[in-house]
Amino acid sequence: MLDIKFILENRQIVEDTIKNKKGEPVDLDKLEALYNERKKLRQNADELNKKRNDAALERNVEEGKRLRMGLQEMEKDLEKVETEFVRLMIKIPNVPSPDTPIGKDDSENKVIRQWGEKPQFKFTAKEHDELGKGLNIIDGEKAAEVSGARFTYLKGDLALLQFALFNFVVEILTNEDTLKEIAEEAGLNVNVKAFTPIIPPVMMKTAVMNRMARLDPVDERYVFDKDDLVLIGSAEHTLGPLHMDEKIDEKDLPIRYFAYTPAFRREAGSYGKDTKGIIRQHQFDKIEMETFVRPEDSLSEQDFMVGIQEYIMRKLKVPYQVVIICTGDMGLADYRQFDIEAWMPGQEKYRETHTSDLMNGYQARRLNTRIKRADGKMEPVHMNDATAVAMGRMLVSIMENYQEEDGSVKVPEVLQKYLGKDKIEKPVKK
RNA sequence: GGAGAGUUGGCUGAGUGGUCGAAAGCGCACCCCUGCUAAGGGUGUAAGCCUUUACGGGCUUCGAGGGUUCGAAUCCCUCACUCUCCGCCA
Repeated sequence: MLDIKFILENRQIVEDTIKNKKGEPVDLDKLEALYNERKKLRQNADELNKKRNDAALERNVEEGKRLRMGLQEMEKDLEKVETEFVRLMIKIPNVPSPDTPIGKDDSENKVIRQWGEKPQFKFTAKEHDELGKGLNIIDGEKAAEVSGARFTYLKGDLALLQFALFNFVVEILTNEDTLKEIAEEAGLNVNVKAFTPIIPPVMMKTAVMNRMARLDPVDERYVFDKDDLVLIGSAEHTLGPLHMDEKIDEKDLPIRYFAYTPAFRREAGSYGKDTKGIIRQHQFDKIEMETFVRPEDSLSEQDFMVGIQEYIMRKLKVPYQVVIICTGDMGLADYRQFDIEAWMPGQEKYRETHTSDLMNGYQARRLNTRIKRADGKMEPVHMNDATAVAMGRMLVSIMENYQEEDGSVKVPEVLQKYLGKDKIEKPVKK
């Protein structure tokens, strides 16, 4: 949610934002009218309350009785106006950063840099699902019988490869020397405080998901009506509210977390898209970063997180490109969004493996997570969230880039020590 | 799932119908005293909204919501959460 005062003072910017982000139209005149009406009703209610309090002090029974009736009416009106006001407020998207390209959909995202050499194979590169089937490390058929479409069993060495990725990434995020190296490489002068590892809940109250501005579209979420709970689509969803209704001392920032959880996605509306293998699953594991920073640090914080993502890709030697997401393709809550897309030789395409969302104070305003400045002033904290490693897609990119002609897959050098081998091969039958 | 006890300011914790946004202590801030340190004394110290150039004033908030009452932290109802014991369980 934006600040109402900002909205009223910057109506053109807000109108443009709604249009550019393809948001649902919001009648700003109506919003302003509701805001003023709410203010007026509150003032009237305050006055009545004052009179009632006086009457109570004087033990004026008759007067008090009369005033109570009037107040009840007024509070009903106030609630109606308040509800409608908030309903409109939460529809208004975050204003994008000046460097965000204006565009209608993902075709207008802009590649800002590329890294790595695409591997040249002397054979036709296979897609990961074919490699996985051949090596008997991905089983989608049994998973379909047990759980349905878009579920898989990852088996044997592929499961080990995931554990290796986990260890590799955790070591980066918890090591300040590595983080310092990353900041320096990216030319950033940021505090390199390490990330705190978290294992968060994967179910949460729908109301809190709503405060995170992540409930909609609700069709994308798995909802448990009986318990009023929803499954997270990302660890961000329960990391973000970790400080809701709190005041954070300025000197405690930045606060950096990462969490390892499954992410649950219904993939409503994506029928027929990426049906092969593990590119688009109802459930996949992910290490997610979430940070809380001062407003003046939030842009460089996002650059830092992208720097971490790129460092991971470079260490894994997977060719990638960094893309800045245009207005029409970015999230409602985003101020600025970058994706990292890995080169997938089997598909001959770059595919998204990482994303990085800078929300500024948009989420914090509804979560009521504030910074207490040294001078006592309060303001919403700025929040950044970014993928450290999305296991499924990272496994795909490794399999496709490291494949051999015989269908085996080499293990990236940095992961070999965790896996205890340098190649994933089909077991030889004895 | 059963039985019971709780939820009050940054923290601990008192408060069972009015004079309570709330004692006391801790913490924090400023001042005084002390050569430094330690100890001591004084003053101040919740948030949100509205109003005011400012000083100030008003309203709301004692887990959340509803109710009783002229008046609710205090009484009643519903819900959430925490703790203890029992049961079950990884």
